[in-house]
Amino acid sequence: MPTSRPKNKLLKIYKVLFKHFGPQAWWPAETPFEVMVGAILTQNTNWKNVEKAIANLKGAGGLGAKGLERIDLRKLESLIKPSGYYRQKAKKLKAFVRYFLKEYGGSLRKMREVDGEKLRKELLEVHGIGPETADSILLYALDKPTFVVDAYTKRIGNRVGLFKFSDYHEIKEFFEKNLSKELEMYKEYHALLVELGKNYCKTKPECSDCPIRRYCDWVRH
DNA sequence: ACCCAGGTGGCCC
DNA sequence: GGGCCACATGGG
Repeated sequence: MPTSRPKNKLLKIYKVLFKHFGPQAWWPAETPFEVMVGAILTQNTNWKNVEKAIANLKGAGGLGAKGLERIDLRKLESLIKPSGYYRQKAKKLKAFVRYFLKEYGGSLRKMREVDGEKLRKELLEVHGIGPETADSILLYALDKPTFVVDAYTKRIGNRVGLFKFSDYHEIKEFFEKNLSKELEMYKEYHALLVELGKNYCKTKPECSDCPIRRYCDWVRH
């Protein structure tokens, strides 16, 4: 049965990565709200830069829904400058906070009560929230089991030979169809793929010591 | 002096 | 519906 192969391979790769890198305990943040803010700030941006922006926000006492709603746009821009695209992202943060306060009164608990599919549609309506940011928020801030796809996931999946497509939802469905729907495993898997991408499966790959070398079609040509 | 990083929205055809 | 492009800082 060729259809059972991806399942075994996906689970095997997960186990090998987990053994190699250990538990990742993602998302690095103090609160779920901070996760949501970080998810917007990290769009196409190095996490180190995001940490600086978040530190600035905390220093200004601006890392709360009410605080971000009130803060002057220009002031917000200057605080998040290190994270890049700072004018765009300031607008996006404002749009998200407006939604969060309007729909849920800034209550994470209320938001968590809502069905994941409904939330996903809502989030995608918010300016600046695309599929990856929506899924990151759902998975890491709201504990909704949805698989997060990012640039690393695409690159690794294609290189390893798991799939040939590059469409976000196709890849997302590939993982969800071939894995059991377990919240903690989804969190770890995405984090582990990022770790693999950062350390081995980069744009300039370093395959010689890659932990999943034996499962990679690409490295074997 | 390049290239890259935990994407998204707006155009154009 | 797919293919470009702007968006921007900081580190290698």
